[in-house]
Amino acid sequence: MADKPSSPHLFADVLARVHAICAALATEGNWPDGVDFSRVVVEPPRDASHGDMATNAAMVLAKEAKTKPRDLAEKIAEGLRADALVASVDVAGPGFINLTLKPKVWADALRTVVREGEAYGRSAVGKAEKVNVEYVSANPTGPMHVGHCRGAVFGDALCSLLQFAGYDVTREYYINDAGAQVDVLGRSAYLRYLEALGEDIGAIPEGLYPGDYLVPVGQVLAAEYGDKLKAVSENAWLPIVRSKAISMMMEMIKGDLAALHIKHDVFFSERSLIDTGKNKVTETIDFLRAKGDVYEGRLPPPKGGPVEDYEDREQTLFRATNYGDDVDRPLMKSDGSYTYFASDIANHKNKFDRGFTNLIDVFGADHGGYIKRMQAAVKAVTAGKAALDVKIVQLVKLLRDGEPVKMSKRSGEFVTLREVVDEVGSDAVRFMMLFRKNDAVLDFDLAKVIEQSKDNAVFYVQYGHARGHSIFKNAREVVPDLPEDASARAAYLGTAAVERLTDPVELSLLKLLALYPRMVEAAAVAHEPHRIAFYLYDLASEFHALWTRGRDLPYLRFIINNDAEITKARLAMVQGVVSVLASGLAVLGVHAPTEMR
RNA sequence: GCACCCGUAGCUCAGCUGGAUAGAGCGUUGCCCUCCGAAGGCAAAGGUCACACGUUCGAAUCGUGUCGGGUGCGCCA
Repeated sequence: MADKPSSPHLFADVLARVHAICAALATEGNWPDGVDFSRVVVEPPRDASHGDMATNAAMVLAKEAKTKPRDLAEKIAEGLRADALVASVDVAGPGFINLTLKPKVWADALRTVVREGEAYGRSAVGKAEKVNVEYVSANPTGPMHVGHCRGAVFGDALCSLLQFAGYDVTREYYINDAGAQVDVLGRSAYLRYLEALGEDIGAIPEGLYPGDYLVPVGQVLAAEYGDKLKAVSENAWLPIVRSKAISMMMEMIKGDLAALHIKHDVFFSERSLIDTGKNKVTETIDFLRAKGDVYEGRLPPPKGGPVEDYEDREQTLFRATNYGDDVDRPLMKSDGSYTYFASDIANHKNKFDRGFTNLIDVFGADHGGYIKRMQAAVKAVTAGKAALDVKIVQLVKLLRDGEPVKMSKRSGEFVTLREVVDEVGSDAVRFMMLFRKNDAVLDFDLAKVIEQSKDNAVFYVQYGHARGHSIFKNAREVVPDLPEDASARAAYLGTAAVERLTDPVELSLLKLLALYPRMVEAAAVAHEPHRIAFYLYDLASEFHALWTRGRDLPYLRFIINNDAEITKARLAMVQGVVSVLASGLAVLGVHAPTEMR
């Protein structure tokens, strides 16, 4: 067996070694064919006193090997003892195999981090598979407000995470530019057009959008068309005004997103499904009808409270119940136009037709009831060949010093995304949105997120990165030829005598660095970018702790005046921390500052 | 009424797809800054993982049921 890790991903490497030993035992012991190794894991033990890594291999495989877990564990342990990376092995509890690795493993792991730099942690689990992530998809009827921003940040970070894990990712925005709401937008903009022509429009009527952001739309229309739109009927002006309003709203939304450094690859128009050439929605419904998944029928009245103007009528329904949904879902409105659901099916079919078999939608919490029907539709429309994962982002409670920030949508005084970003910055917004599981509600305190203290996770992690750079700066007194340039510095530190890092606190930091690639893979596979945020917080925390130890224990300081060798070794460790922090922050889309003053 | 999400320390939340004695921050309590690395540090207390069964070597994690909170429930998007 090789004595150098075959993979920069230490946990994956050890897992492969465990697999190899088990495979050999399988042959030797005549295990049944096709034994499933997928449940075998190698993970850090909860309690560090158990060693560096633990595997459940014996417990998981014992049944198929027709052996007692402890006996099998002993056999596997025997194989592992011969491994060049392993210092000692013991079998514990019901059949855990605990591994303690040789110190040089951690030194090698650090060298790997330093050598690979920003590429460290990059994974190939994605196998370059195409993934389509649809997120934001806010209606183009006004500026984005805070409610949108969690989904936007989540979707964007998820995309970066998937890319980092080796997927071929497309970031997609589905523009809802075909429904009744954009007609309302058009009428609202028309009033502003009249206003721009000098008419007194008075108060904006109930039911139209009152926001000032439509004033420029009116002005542009007035400049382009003069009073030509005044004389014609609504049928004539609406498409013109609506289309101008939508495109200007989309520009505004793109600007809002840019403030959070979010950029989509594809803006897909709902209207384009209906307008251009063959109607894709009709096509999709025909496709489903041919399969027997569409029929004319009646639905029972909805249960949750009375629905006004309910009328029992026959309608065109998608047989969603065939695919796991609770009821069949309507595809046509009573006025003969398609429901939102109908065009969204066409939207998803279109993604499949473009070659995507991994689909992810990011929705707000109020769309939870939509998941089953969309998954049913995807199943039907792709013959089960595509998987749709729907991620729900929960509400954000906006606070200031613990007090709720009042929002009144009615008066048009809702808090915009732009206001929040302007106040606390994109980094704080992004990190805090990701420092919570997506399906848990989130308190976002405008005052706390800009505090410079340990209570503030954003600051704490960024400060870790800055502190690393400040160490480099101070280190030049002992190591004068330490390069400024990041890659030159990494190359320089790549030769450091990192075996000299033997203190338990230092080793635990190295172990945390070795964990990063495993973190990335797990987070990517689970579609959970928040894990990266929590990992970074842990890493920064360990790093700060080590720094603080140097106060009481001077021999643990990073910079040792009369010992350039240990200083270099510790700088290599700092380099590893800085590099992983930068890498993780990049995945989250958060800036990694080299100084904070 | 039905479906989905949530329920973990006083508070806010993690818990790495089933692993060993359940963790962190805040708050509380105690100790520590004349100076050398305090935009703090060390330590302690704090838990029936909502509850009850079940699945198995092993459950906060999976299943069923109950309780509590949130969201949604033709022709809005």
